[in-house]
Amino acid sequence: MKENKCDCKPINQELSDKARDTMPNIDDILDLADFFKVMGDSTRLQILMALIQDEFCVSDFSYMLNMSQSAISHQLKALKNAKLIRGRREGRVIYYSLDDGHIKDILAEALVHVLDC
Amino acid sequence: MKENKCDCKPINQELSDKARDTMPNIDDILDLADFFKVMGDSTRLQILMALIQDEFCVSDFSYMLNMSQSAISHQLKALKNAKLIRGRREGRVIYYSLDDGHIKDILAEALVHVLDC
DNA sequence: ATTATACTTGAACAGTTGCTCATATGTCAA
DNA sequence: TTGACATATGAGCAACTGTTCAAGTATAAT
Repeated sequence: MKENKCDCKPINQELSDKARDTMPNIDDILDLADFFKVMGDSTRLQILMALIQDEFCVSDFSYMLNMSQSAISHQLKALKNAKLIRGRREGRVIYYSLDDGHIKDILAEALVHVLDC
Repeated sequence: MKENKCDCKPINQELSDKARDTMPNIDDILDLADFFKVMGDSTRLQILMALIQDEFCVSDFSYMLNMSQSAISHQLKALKNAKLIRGRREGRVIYYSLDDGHIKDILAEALVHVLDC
């Protein structure tokens, strides 16, 4: 019993079929959506922007963004889960840095897109 | 009365200050976050992926993604508000297309980032 | 005018998100 | 060991998101 949520006929079925088949597969699209979801928060973006310049620890971000240590820690965890940053312990302090060079490029290109609107 | 949510001392105050000052201004970061937020949904991503290839109307997407006309319409509105797509009426049908060449590049680069993880 | 088609819209509702608060863990220093 | 510091974690909650449902508008054909 295949469910059919589509309640209408396509105008151009042939092109629609072709587009569906040529599209990246759904798992990759879901991964991509997750990636953008992580970037879609101003706190996390600010953290990433800072990390383009240097490595920082939780207290630094807390000071820099004037937010609670806990809030920062939660967001760093999200970024870490998404494999966008990594942590390096040095005594009591954990220094975070970008995990990937791509991110810098994507941020730069997206910023250009947003700025010249 | 300036509120202070930061409950700790920064490890490297000088670098933190510098990073905060060098960062893109908060309004641009908020815009950027909104941009990524729009991209952070698989339905909208699928729509954009299809639009890389051709222009399509609501019924086409409804058929292509097996979703209700209403759900598609709501998402197209979100993409339109974000200025990522535009609509062109032709009789009863409204054909949607990408509003900007940047998006193609950003999608492509992000897809590469996600795929080679 | 009436009906059908293509699409839009607003309310409602479950699921998710990002913060706070309190508490826990890990490391160093005395 | 005890206390201080840096960070992590889980529960709770208000705010937000994406879908459905039940209307609505706009255009075309009869």
